[in-house]
Amino acid sequence: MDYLNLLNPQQRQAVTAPPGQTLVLAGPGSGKTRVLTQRIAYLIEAMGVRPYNILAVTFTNKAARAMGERVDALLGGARARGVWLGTFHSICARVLRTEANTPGLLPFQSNFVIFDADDQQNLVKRALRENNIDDKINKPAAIHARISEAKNNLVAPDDLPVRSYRDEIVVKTFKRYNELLQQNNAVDFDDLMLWTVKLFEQHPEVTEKYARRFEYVLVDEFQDTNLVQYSLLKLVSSYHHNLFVVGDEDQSIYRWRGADYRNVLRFEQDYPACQKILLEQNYRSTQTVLDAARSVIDQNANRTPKSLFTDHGRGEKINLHEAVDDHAEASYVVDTIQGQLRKGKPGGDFAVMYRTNAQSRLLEEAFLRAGLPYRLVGAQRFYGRREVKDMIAYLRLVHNPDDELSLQRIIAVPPRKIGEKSVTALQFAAQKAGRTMGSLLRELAEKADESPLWKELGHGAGPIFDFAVIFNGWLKVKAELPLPALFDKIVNDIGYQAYIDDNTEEGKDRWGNVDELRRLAYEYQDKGLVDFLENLALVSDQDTLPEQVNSPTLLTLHAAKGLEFAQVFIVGLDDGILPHSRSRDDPEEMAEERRLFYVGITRAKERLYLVRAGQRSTYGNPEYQLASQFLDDIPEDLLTRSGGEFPSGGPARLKSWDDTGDYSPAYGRRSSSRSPAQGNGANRSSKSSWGQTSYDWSSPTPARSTVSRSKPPVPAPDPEQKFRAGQRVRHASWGEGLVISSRILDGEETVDVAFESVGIKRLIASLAKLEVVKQGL
DNA sequence: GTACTAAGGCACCTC
DNA sequence: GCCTTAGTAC
Ligand SMILES: Nc1ncnc2c1ncn2[C@@H]1O[C@H](COP(=O)(O)OP(=O)(O)OP(=O)(O)O)[C@@H](O)[C@H]1O
Repeated sequence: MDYLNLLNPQQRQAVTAPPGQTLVLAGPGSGKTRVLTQRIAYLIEAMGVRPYNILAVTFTNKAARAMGERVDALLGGARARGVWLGTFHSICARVLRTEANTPGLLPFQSNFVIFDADDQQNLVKRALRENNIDDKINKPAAIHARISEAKNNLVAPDDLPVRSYRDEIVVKTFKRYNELLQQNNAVDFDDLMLWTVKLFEQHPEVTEKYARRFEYVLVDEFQDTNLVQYSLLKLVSSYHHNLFVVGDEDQSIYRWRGADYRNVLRFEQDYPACQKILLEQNYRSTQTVLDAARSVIDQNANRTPKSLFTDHGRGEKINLHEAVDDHAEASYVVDTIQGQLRKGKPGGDFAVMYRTNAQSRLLEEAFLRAGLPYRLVGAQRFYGRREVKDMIAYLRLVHNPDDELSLQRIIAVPPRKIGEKSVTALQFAAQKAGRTMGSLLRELAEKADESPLWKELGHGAGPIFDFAVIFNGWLKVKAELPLPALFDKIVNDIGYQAYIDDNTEEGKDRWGNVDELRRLAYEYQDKGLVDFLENLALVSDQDTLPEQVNSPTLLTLHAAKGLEFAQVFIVGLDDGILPHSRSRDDPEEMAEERRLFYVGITRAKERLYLVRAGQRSTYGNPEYQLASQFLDDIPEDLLTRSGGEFPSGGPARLKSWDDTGDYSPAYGRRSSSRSPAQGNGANRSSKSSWGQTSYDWSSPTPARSTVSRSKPPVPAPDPEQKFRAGQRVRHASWGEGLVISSRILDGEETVDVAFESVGIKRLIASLAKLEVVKQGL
């Protein structure tokens, strides 16, 4: 149990806590995630718990993967296999897939699809239109938010309070929306958890099956769980009652989607016997960063004050830079990073964080102009592309022919002489028959003009029949064909390449994206279509962050949760951006804005740069900006100021920028808005799993694209690493072996070695006592 | 039925 | 400055 030596006494107490309920409450960088990981290792090794009996919930799929690898590394070997490890969504999807096989338990079949955000919105729109409600006045997004909120709080449509006409609309739409989901054999994100909870509540025997199995349940980022998730945890631990949760109320940043940090209080109330453990040493940041963080968060009321110390020393002061406008802000960031790179800092050290995605544009442009590679967190970049969504719709339709939304999306793509009229006719026929369009198409394909549908469709019958035949063909082969082959068959049958690749730059990009999706499908050929589609639906932005790219990272503050970087820039520290203008009137939301800032600050290990702009353009016209009020809370002695001119001695609050009236931007506004690198996902990016778009350009020249895609950038060796691929090493008990790879995982060098005696093992360098025998290549 | 263009709406964070 | 939608010409 050497690995326990990697912990401080408080952490060790948590890791080795006796069965029962444990609540680890601690500030950022105190090793909560590390504790959770080691707890799993400890349970397996010291307590003899079978991996099969452990359930661990993480915030992202990526975190789950990392945790599994890490446990393997701690224990040496694939020992974590069998642990149920995943996000709430993926765990629930798995439960539902299994249980939907038992007839009568759930209102959908086991091959249900998960509707993504777009689909959900579409469905709301449809529900609105069916009820003759104007979707211009009643925004689908707003209605959907209400529906989602209700689902996250276990509130059924009929239990919603109806105080206004608008409430009535919500209830009506809510009901229809649910019906539509059912008709499509689909669920939305919230349903995954909601149906699991309902299933458990209504069928104690099912609950018992899982609750008996999960002897130990562990949860990371507990402060951002919502009510449904909390209920789920209680249910799933209702047999053994061993619940281990870690979190930090001050880092709760998802209130707006139902998360409730008061679950921490609830936990203490529901389990009065729980052991509460506080971790106080921060291993991430300098004292200066911690002091700034603390001065910001201390302004929030109703929180448990947590002390946090570090032995990293004071470190550098925080740079507070005031740029003249948003362009200058971006250049400041890029210039500063370039300066640090010249000093030999690796690109991967840097992160630039912002409140809203829209802020990334100018930053990207600045990086491109400087010829600096960067990686951008955001799945939309790839999965949101039309050609990718189209292909996914095809796959989804083949998987679940009742998925009407997907059918509608692709029935006329590429154009096949099926127009609006024909689609309406088909839809009408389906409605009349009480069946889905998909099932009608299958019948049409079999019976051709003998099907009653043929006549009903009139002129449109021919083209629809042609499509039905192709479609039916896929359904017939989908069981035998491996996923990539199915993918290719669809692409060929519909002539997709000819449709999207018109030999222009954009066309090639589009085709590149399809190709990329195909590559992902290839990775899933063993697991199959179901798993593939499920993962497509549940990939989070953070999951798309490629690990092996040594470039600065651009990401939202939300996406930064749980991560850490040596040097962090937080841009847009202006009033109305952070805190966001929409939070201004609500104290709870303002408190969350503050937490968001706090999360951002505490991602920094060594240096922190806070940046704002005196003027920025929202959409076209520039506006003067006031400094964020949060800046006022950081003591002056922690700061080094640069840039803008401040009223003498005063805090960073500028009333106006009258001296900048004649400012002319150094770069000028470019006439063509579309930089060559924008709007093309695959082409000049290197990707690995899950459309990890890295945008790792060494130059903005499009010609380099293909090169960089086929050859992922080689990670620069980290100075801390002792081992390199190719070295021969000796282990005390396993003898000699060859280093396959080495990387830093959770702050520890983790080495994969192929031993002659025992095969490939993953080891932690500081524990394994490896000796280098020969330097190798 | 399709393909192109203009205009208006719109940007907070996300599974 | 980007995307969706409506309108129009072929
Ligand atoms: N006992 C320890 N010794 C050395 N390093 C540690 C120790 N515990 C944690 N660390 C390191 O500190 C950093 C933060 O750890 P971790 O991510 O687990 O913290 P956390 O509490 O989950 O942070 P956050 O709440 O900000 O997400 C990591 O780099 C981790 O490797």
